[in-house]
Order: sequence, then C-alpha cells, then structure tokens
Amino acid sequence: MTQACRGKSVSQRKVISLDDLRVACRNCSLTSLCLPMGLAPEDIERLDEIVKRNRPLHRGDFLFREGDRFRSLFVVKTGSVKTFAPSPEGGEQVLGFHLPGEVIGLDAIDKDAHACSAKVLETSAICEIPFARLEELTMSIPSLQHQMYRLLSKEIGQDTELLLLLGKKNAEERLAAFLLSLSKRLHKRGLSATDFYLSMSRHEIGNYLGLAVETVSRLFTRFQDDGLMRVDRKHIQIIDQDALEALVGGIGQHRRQQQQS
Amino acid sequence: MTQACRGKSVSQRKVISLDDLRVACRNCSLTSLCLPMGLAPEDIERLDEIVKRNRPLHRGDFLFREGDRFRSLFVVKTGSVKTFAPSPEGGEQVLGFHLPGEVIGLDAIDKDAHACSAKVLETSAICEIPFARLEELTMSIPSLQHQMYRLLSKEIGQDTELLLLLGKKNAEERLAAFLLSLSKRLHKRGLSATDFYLSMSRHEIGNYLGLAVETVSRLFTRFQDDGLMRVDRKHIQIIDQDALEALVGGIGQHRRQQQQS
DNA sequence: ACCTTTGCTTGATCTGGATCAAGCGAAGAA
DNA sequence: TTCTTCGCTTGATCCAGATCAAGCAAAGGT
Repeated sequence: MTQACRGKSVSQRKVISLDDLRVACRNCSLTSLCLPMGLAPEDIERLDEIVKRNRPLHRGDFLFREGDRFRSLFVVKTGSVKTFAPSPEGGEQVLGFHLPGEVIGLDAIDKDAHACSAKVLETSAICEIPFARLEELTMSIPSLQHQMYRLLSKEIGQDTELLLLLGKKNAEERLAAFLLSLSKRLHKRGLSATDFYLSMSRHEIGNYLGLAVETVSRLFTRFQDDGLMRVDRKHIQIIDQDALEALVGGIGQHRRQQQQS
Repeated sequence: MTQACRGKSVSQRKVISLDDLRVACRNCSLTSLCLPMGLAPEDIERLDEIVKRNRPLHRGDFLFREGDRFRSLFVVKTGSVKTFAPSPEGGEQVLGFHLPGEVIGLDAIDKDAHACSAKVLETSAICEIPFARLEELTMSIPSLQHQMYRLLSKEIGQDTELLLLLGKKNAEERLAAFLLSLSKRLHKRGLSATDFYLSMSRHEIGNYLGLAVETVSRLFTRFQDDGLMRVDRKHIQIIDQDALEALVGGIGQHRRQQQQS
C-alpha cells in the first residue's frame, strides 16, 4: 500500500499484493450496504466471480471520464470518490461524494457512455463490475435483479433530495444538511458520526451545494461560533446534532414557501 | 369523454368507453418512446397483458401521493402530469413535467413507497403497470430488462441535468433551457416544436426552476420583447430558437465558473 | 349581468450570497 | 532554511433575483 501507483489506469492488474484488497464479497464488511445486500450466499459467490478488484487508486485518479464508453459499474470499497459533470461553459457541477459500499456509474447505462466523471478523493480501493456480465447474472438471480432496480431507484431518490436542497434551501440549511448526511453515512459504515475528516475541499463542497467557497468558509466559522461543531481544517467534530437537524428542518426564516394549485 | 369523472380513483375500471383509451400497446403511437421500445412484437403482446388502462383523469387528480404504498408504474398516454415532493417546511419542489410516453414512479421502487406525488395537469389518459408483474416479466424478456435499466438510468441522467440547471445557471438560462426542452420533447411526439400550449402555471414553472413567479413572468415578457418568442398566456410560439440555444449555452455573463483540483 | 377568485403582470425595494480583494498558515520544493 | 503554492479565511462591496405591493383580465359562480 506504500508503493506509489499514482496515475496508473484502473484496468491494470496482476500485481501481487497481500493486503485486504482482494477480499471476496463474502468476506467484505460491506455486504450489508453493497450490491450483495440480501443475496443468498451461493448467489454472492456467483456475483463475486465477475467482480474485478484492481489495485488501489490515489487522490486525483479517475475511475472514468465524461464521454468514456460505459463498461462497468464501480463500487467504493475504501476511501472516497466524487462524481462531477461539466456544465456547457466550462465549469463543473459536483454531483456526489461516494463512500464505501456506494455504486458509481449507474447514470451511464442509458446512453452507454458516461455523462459525468469520477475522481478519487483519497487513496481508495475500488471494485469493478462489468455491466454486461452483471446484467446476464441478474437474469438468473431474481433477488439480484430486484436489488439492481432498488439501487437505480435509490439513486433517483438521492438526486431528488439534492434537487430539493438546491431549489428550496438557503446556504445555512444546505451546509447543515450536507454535514448531517455525511455524518449519518459514516455512522452506517461503523465510523464516528460526530468526529470525522472531510476528504473534499471547501471548494468542492461549495460547488456541490451551489455556494461560493467564501460562503462555505463563513458558514463553518459561524457554525463553530454558535457552538454547533468544532472545525479544524478538514477535521469536523459535531457538538450539537439536534441544532443542526433543526436548521435543516427549517426552523429559521425562509424564502417564501411556494405552492401551486 | 364528456361525462364528468373528476375525483374518481385510478383503480376504478369496467366502464364501457369506446374512445381511443383502450388501444393496445401494439397499436399505440407511443411504442417508440414508451416501455415497449425495441421489444419484439410477441414480447409487446406479453407486456400488453399486464397493462391496465384506466378511465381518463382530470386536472388536479392524483396518480399517487407522497407516502402511498408503491404498486405500479404509470405511463402518460395523452395529456401531462407533474410530480412534486414536499419540502420539510410545507413548501414543495416540482420535480418534473411528464409528457406522453414518459414513465412515472421509478423513484418509489427502492423504499416501496412513493416519495413524491403525481398530479394530472390536464385531462389525461394514463396506463398503469403493476410493478410486481412487470418485474416477473423482465426475468424472461432480456430486452425488457435492459429497457428497464435504461429507463431508470435515463431518469438519473435527467435529474442530473436539472441539478446542473439549479446549481449553475441564472434565471434567464433556466427558463430558456426549460422551454427548449419542452419544445424538443413535444416535437418527438409529433407536435409542433415552435407553437404549443403550456399545461402548467407560471407558478409551477417557477417552482420547478427555483425562481419566483414574478421572475418567470418578467422573463417571458423580456423574451417576447427581445423577439425570441411570442407569448400569449399559455400559448407559446418560438420565433428564434437559435438565440434561445445560445442563451442556454451560456454566451452571456455568468457567475464565476467554479472548478476544483 | 355582477361578483369573486385565480393567475399573471409590472413596479419599487430589499437582501442573501456572489464577487472582489487581501492576508495567512501549512505543506511541499529547492 | 527560504520560497512558492494552495487552500482557507475574513472584510468590503455589489447585484440578481426575492419579496412586497398594486392592478388587471379571464374564468367561473350566483
């Protein structure tokens, strides 16, 4: 894990590494979050056979780029990944930050090409699942097919939430929602919900939330001053989770609530 | 079609109506846009057997409400539908406007319950597809399964586009993008791309685009003054499509283009 | 015919957050 | 060590679009 392999492509393999990279699905701690969720052991075995486990990637490496032909889904095993789409004018919109167990690339099935890029935020282990083989497999494993439908559907639900965030919430609510979401997802993965490190920059957070870097920075300062959390660079310690929840719920002043007939 | 059936529930049927409501999938003009896309005739026949064709719904009727148990997907045959999600404070976010051939309810598969509501914007014919039976069917028709994956994936792609709109575009670009998208979708359905009626209110457009009604209204006026289109209440005639495209592409002044390492 | 409601437009004002502009400390490079 | 870069913070100013406030016309009700 210490030798550098920055910049190498995902499709390289046949390296003898004895670390935990090659863990079979059955032994992976993520079975309850990842694709195998709810599968019978013998079905997990079959899924396991088509999963490629590549060498670890490093900060800045791409899983795929916008425009690439779609071949595989990717699952974060350890580390974190961001996905982002180019906007016509040259800027980009960060679409999501992905933690262990989360599947990346589902949006590419339709057009058979990736519409967004995926970049690794820190040294990460990634499982690669060739989609054609997965699709075959789902034909004979009903529960896997169902799991796929759920996964795709879940992604839609998440986009909807982000839509609500960008369309209806002010800066404060956005950042609070972001931090709480992160906290909860980390907790599900057995990590602390109240003490964690951000793997993304202020700039990336701002882009994701539709805010300027300066606004994000000011909000972190404000949250700390208000005793909601302690912030030291990337290190976040949540002190008053309830107050954060209240912010998101919108106990504060809001833009006019829009409703229509 | 003239007798009132406002307020009746979708699940009612056994009414003898001889209008074009009961057209089988094979005879429906939407085969090339809808679920049957790319299916062999005999497979369309099998799909057809599970489709329920209910009586027409009217403005304001619900297909389903947020929180309802998920049972079926719905496809617009004629008319239009909007979907919207409640935001915690009582407002709501319009998630989409759905035209003939478009499938509604895909976001509910994951949680087995609808996270958003769907309301009919004008008198509309809707096909209902029980999901459990559809899922069975996809097990034995590979091309239908693939079509389902594409459909779900496409929905994700569309959400991503809206995300980009809300996160990175100004008011002018948003409305231009909205009108062009509508124009193109209508055109695909054999209707005029340059002369059409809006089935949604200014309020609903504003909500969808994250803008106040007043801003939407002012922009319509501006677009007309600039000779881009003619606007008469709900009646839109696009005069200069290229200029609209240019607006969306972002040839104007923009907020700072954000990019990160 | 008259009243009420609803949706839309237009004008005036206000403000949250973007933008502009420094400055600062940590991490890496020479 | 010193220099440079990079990410972050903080302050000052600006502005797109929200909000407030009328007024108007179409549609529907009585």
